[in-house]
Amino acid sequence: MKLSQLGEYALRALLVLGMNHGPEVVRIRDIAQQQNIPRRFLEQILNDLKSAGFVQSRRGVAGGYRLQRAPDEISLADIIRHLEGPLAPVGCVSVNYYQRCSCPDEAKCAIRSVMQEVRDAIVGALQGVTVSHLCDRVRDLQGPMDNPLDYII
Amino acid sequence: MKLSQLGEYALRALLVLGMNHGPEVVRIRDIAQQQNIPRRFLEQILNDLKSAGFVQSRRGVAGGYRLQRAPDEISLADIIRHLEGPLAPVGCVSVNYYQRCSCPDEAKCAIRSVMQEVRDAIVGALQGVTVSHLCDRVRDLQGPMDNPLDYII
DNA sequence: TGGATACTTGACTAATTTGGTCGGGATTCT
DNA sequence: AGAATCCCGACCAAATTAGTCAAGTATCCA
Repeated sequence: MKLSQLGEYALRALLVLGMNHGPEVVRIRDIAQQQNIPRRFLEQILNDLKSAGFVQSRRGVAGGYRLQRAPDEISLADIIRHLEGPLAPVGCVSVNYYQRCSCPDEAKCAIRSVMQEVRDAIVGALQGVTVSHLCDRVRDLQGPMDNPLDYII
Repeated sequence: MKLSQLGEYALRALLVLGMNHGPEVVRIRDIAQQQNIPRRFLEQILNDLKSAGFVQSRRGVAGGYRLQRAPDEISLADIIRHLEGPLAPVGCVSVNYYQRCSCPDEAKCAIRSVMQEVRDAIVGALQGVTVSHLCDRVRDLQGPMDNPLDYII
């Protein structure tokens, strides 16, 4: 699994929406500025995330985006699968995007069996992580720095 | 980490060389035929593996390739890193190919911390596996089928 | 010594993917 | 009505992927 710019931007955008989750909506422009993402490109990405059901939008002057489901119901594995395709390093071990490879005998392929384990490792590291968990991490990582005591030398 | 055709072919070729490891040399044509790899493409790949020090070659009529080091000294992680670049899904968590990303603050980036774990999972699944281990797996996978008892119903 | 065989090297290419930009339309709030 | 915002499809340049090809060099054998 290799995360493209598009995938990375999408995750960052979803994280912003997660941090600001509520009835209100966040503007593309704000997300783009805060996360340093090209605005027109982000439009495309959010549009894609919308048609995939991850976010919903509101048009017009007070328009913007918000998460469609609760942050703890959106798994990183699902997001990445939708944006980047298979998590597996080779198609022949992918569960959701299986594709036969050119090796003589898949069932006896030693490389495949190793890649199977790599896939499991990747999925294991991703499937339990939700946008909500991401938000927790943001707070964990930023919290200590916001504590004034940390600035005392 | 996503394995390209090139990477997959390379692993398959190295596996063949591992299975036939010894003082003698294996011809490109034989590897290509056995593994169903375009011959001219395989030439390029083996050449690359040669300049990287994974294999050595002999020219002329009895020419071919063999592993340069012992099969148990060639790790899949090293091969893949050489052929495909970083194992990590994003550059900012790669140890060997680090590259700064565009997020506002890397140290506080929640996505980065998740990707760190993904990277560790991938490396964990690959770094201990050598060509020698691959050969063992081939024998494990093929062995039982070669046992006539398995065909008794 | 002259083929025949095999690796070597570098150039070339077509198709696909990546990382965007752009114009204009549709919708909503004031 | 007008401004702000999302919506949608077209477009584009650069990089990557997956090869092909021609000509050269080394080696062995008869």
